[in-house]
Amino acid sequence: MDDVSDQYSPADVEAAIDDYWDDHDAYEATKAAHADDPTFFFVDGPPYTSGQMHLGTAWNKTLKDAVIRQKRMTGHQVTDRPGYDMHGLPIEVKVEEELGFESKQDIEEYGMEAFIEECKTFAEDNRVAMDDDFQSIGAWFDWDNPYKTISPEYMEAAWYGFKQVADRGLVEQGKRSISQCPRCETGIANNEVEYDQVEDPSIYVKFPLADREGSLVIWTTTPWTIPANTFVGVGEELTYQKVRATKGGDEDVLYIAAECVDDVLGKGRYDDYEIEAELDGSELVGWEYDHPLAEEVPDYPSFEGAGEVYTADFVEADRTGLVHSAPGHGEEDFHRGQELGLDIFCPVAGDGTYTDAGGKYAGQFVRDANDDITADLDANGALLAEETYTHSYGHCWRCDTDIIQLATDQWFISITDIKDELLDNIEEAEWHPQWARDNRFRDFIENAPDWNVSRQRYWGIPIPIWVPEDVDSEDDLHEQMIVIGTREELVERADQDIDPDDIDLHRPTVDDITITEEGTTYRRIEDVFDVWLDSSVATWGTLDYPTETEAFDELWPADLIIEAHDQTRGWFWSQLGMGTAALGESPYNEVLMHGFANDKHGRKMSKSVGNIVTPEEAIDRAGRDPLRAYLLSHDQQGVDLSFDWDGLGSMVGTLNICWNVFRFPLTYMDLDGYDPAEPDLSEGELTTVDEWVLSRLQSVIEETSEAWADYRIDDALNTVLDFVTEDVSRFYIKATRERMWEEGDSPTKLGAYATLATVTNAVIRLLAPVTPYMAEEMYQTIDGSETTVHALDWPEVDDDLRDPQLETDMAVLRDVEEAAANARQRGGRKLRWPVSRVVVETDDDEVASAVENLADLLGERVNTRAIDVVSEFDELIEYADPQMGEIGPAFGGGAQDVMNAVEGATRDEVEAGIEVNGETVDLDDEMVEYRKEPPEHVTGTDFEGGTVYVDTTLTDELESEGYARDVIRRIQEMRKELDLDVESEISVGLAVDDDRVAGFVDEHRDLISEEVRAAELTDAPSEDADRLETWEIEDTEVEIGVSVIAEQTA
RNA sequence: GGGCCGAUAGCUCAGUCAGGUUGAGCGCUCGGCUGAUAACCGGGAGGUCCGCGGUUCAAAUCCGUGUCGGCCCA
Repeated sequence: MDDVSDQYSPADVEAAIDDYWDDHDAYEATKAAHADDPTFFFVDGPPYTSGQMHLGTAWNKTLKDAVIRQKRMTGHQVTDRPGYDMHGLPIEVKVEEELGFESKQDIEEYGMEAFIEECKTFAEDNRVAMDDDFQSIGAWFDWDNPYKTISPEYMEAAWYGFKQVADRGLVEQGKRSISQCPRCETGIANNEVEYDQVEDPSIYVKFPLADREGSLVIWTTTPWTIPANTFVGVGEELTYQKVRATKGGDEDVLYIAAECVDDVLGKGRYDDYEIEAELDGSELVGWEYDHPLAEEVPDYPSFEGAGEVYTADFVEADRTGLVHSAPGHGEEDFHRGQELGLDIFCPVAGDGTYTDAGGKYAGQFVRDANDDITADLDANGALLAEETYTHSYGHCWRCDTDIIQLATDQWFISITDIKDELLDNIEEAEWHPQWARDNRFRDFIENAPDWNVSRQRYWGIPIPIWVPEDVDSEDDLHEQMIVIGTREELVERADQDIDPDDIDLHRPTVDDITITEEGTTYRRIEDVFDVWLDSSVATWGTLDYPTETEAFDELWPADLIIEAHDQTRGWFWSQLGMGTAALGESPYNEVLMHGFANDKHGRKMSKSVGNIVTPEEAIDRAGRDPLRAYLLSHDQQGVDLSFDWDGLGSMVGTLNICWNVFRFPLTYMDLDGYDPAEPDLSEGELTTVDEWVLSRLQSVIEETSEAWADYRIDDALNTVLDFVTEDVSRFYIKATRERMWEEGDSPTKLGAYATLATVTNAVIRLLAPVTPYMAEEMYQTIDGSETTVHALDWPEVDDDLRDPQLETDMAVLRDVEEAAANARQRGGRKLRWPVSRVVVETDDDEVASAVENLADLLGERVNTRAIDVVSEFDELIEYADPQMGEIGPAFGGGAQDVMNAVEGATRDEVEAGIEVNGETVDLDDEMVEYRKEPPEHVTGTDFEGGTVYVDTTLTDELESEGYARDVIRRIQEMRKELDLDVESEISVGLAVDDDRVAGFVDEHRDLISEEVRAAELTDAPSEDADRLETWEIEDTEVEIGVSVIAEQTA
């Protein structure tokens, strides 16, 4: 047996086990051990390779790792290929920063191919670093073979999926209003937009009516969108007022929502006004107005239907109650414009500058044009008021540039066409927690817009769409397109000679490939996929499908995915969308959604607040197993974690108890040559506590297994930890330790060995998924017949060992014991001193029989000579409590004296007649109430089933043993200070500074000598003793000298 | 602005689904044990169950509303 460290040192255990795992290929051995088990297809959500592991990703990978380990132990062959998400704008932006680029122009000049190579290097370098990070927390995945979204097989998986979507007619091209980053010059997804408070202009503008007097008043924070104004929206249900307002000598007729009139006129500094008419919103519909920048922007929307009032359901009685609408920009405006059949006018290019259609403003950056436009509106007499407004406004998640809304040509997956199918498919997957699916996820899907999958960028999977070189119409490209699904198909249809095994599907290689069919030459569109599309195909990308088909046919769809709640709108969604659109099914059957790691106050960790805790620091300060156990001991289902150093420290303490429980019996077993690997419970004699702890173990195995099956991992872990600390350490070992040092082949010792070994073997397995290092160290120490603890089977409940009645009885015993300890403490009698009796008063038969069944054990534990169980403790004394409400009126001026006489008297005394000032007074029953108290030297404490009374009355015999035990304890302490071996003999000199106490001690000379292994015990401590100390025992000074006779007798 | 989640002891969290005397660990404090010993164990103090309103014989729990924190969306 290896030496076992006295002290649980996570760092040492983990370093040793890391080496052990390496040297013995433990990971491979684990997989081999479960190679023939039923499959379990887990899919790793790929982290993005732009940074390092943080506490949240550490939690995520730890949770996945624990689930995988546990699944394996319950007999599954688990797919554990880790993934990395390696394309996309974030990496492009970081590389641009490194290279000092400011725009797409710089990339083009640098060369697309070289730029993409830089992106690839960046992603790959980060991936390698993240590999190390994840392995540092003990995550066992197939690190030699991760799936990377930039590999040809994976990119093909995306093409394949997209092709299925296209075949179902769900790929469309068209103008949509999207969020555009003018610096990156690409559309970005809504979830790539971050919001922040910014100060923008806030202007009120008068749109002069064409066929009647007055103006419509609108409000906007984006003056730059006014050139594209196409219509004005009003609320159908709102009421509008025509007001004639005066300012100085001027007069304006304005149309404003009734609720807004005062406010708007205040902003415009009008002196006075009159309401001339009141109209419903619907009455304004069809009114025409003149574009306020008609001169500056000659190409302004003047087509059929433009420049009119329409109803729009997004209009509220806010600001003016009339909304300036530009379908070429805003998303709501765009949708309403489509409904109304209006043309889309957008005079802004992808880089945020006005095109020629912008007239006077052509070439100017839109946000820079705000001032000019406001000034021109003013000059045109259209500006009613101007101020600023601070509100949340979106900016690019990567480069922080303020986004702009533009209607541009994009490619879409028409999610809205398959909404019903999506909603049905939600039901196919079971979620933990379920509310996340039925509330959050369902809400999101019900509102999901079409998925814009095109990005006008470089580092991504090129969209496999080829369109005719000379297209006639931009509008129906999706009807003329060719979509390529595999490399093989590309080779077959391409005009060029391509080696399918060799081709890099990235830009710019694929850009040069053309397809000519039926006389038409097709060229690839230049866009790449939104990076969310990459990970959306992970369930088959993990399996290298369609390059390889066998694994897909056997495994798909995924049995389980595990991510944090931000992925509801991310990966949980993108996969369902893609799976449904491409293959008609949910690509996963079960979802475990965990939370975020916040700081101890529940606030998000951030650099600027300075509250970031790194996994490295946590591992440094506590250890990997403690960190893992800490993270997994909290709710894993949808709830955030408030990381707290003290909590992590407590976990170290708890694991230390596990360590001590494990190591405690090993010394004795070793001395006796007992092999804890194969405990045989029939070999020795089992006592009640053995049977009890074995029964408890079965309950714990059952509860833990059920919790794992529900992914209530915190419950599973805490059940085991509670069992070890409360049942095994606190109770079982305390009750059993003496049996450890019985001599020879004592049957009860063997029974204790077998019991502890059985418990330990099971607990090691139950802890292995969460604290793999510690569990491995324990397993290799006591057994080691398998290469790794993870090759073992998960423990199963042994019904023969269950005894529910005993578990119930023992629970009662523990309550009674606790109450007795409390009574002892209050009675001032420490446990080392025996008491004469303990009385348990209860009217509950269950409690009475439990105490009677376990009386011997209880007697030992509370150190009493006797235990009585009674339904009523008849020694209680009733003390009088005078009721002044009755006594006062009856005795008047003498009441005070009566009270003093009655107070504290016993019932017997009161009933015998109380004397006050020499006279016996008559007391009615109502004048005195009684409270029951135990007699002197007896202390009672309530517990759930009754009351426990401890009689601390001393007798010479009890006192004698008490002193003897105290002396033994002091000598043992001195042995420890001398660092003596258990076997070493000593000589003891003992001088007690009190004759009575000396007599007590003397009565137990034999006991003392035996307990402390003293060869001789004299009354005179020698000045030459190896250790000489004076102790105070219950106010008596005792001088003790200890000398070593022989270091070792053996 | 909207959806979802959370708020319980100084701290971290159970308990909320299914209403019935709020619990644990840590910390604090007092103590015990002593062949697990730089280990282990017990007692005590400590609560506006986030605020307000409602339903009910009874609300931490159900309903409404507000505040704060988190995620997502606009």
